[in-house]
Amino acid sequence: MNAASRPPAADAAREETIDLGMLPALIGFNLRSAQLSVFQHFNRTLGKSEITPAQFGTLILIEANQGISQSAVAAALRFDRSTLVQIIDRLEGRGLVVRKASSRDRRSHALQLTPRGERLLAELKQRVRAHEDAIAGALSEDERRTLHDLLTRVQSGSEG
Amino acid sequence: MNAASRPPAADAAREETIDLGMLPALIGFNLRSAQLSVFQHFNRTLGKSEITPAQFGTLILIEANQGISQSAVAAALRFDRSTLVQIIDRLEGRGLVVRKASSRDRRSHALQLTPRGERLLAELKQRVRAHEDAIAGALSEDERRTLHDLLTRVQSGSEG
DNA sequence: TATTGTTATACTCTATAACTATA
DNA sequence: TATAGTTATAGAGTATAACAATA
Repeated sequence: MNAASRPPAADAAREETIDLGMLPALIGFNLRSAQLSVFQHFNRTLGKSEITPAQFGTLILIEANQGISQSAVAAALRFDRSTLVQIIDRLEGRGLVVRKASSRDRRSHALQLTPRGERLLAELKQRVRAHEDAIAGALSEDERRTLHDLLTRVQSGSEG
Repeated sequence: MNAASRPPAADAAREETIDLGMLPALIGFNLRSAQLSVFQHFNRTLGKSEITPAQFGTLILIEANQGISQSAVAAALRFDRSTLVQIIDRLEGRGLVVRKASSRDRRSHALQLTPRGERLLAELKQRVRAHEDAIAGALSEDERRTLHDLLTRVQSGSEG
């Protein structure tokens, strides 16, 4: 027996090929892997704009629902209300969003984009589309729909 | 015009139906939603065992690769080495894992499950399978494979 | 009584940088 | 010089609990 056919290692400290066991079969593991990759790509693509996915989602919701309340954004994005306070604090601090008085409920704030927020969001949407095309570039339109459908159904299964 | 056909609200503070804009079309958004649901379901199913997904993955890797090093686990799960230190600290503190001396590299630790760790992992695997069946229950075998394939390809697209 | 936004606080997850002991 | 593990530390993200104002 020569060096090229040495016996299995006594331990796996130097193994190049690691056995992942049941992990690759788990949806949770694959979701985490994919999300990690996608999130990192998002940061590479939009990092210069100093925007996080949560902030981007918030801007999108405010644009599509002028005067929406913080609680409504929180519910839609599945954040706690207290988390939204901080997200809005940052966006308002950067002059992208304003808290206006609500016309019908004096407890709540009506959120609006500033002109600057609108301009930035227009740019961000383009970059996000480029990011999206990059990560889904290898998928056909049909496959994208399938992925969307399967993810939605996994979600339903997690709630029931 | 009666109350049932009132005009659009001046702001969206009370709208029940929120417009999510481009978000539902984004893979990143759907990944985050699905992962959030799946992670919460994991916690409901395995919370009693006081185990996190990261800890579970670590146990699986140690079982499948006796004597694996911390760096190898970190690389496989895409954690920093310093993060693995803390994960192993907790698992060792609970008597589930031991750091043994490596037989061939005195810098590294050969990780092993304790008998107690092996017993717990056997239970955990069953609970994780139940969790997996619950969240993927609505998916056929074919669809599970498709989801796995699509997530893998999204990942590839995020790296290139 | 319930809800909106807020504050204070804390916990988890994760990484960076610098260190040590080995290689 | 480079790598394995460790430590100290810090940042991001998130939640819980309690509060004032308002519904």
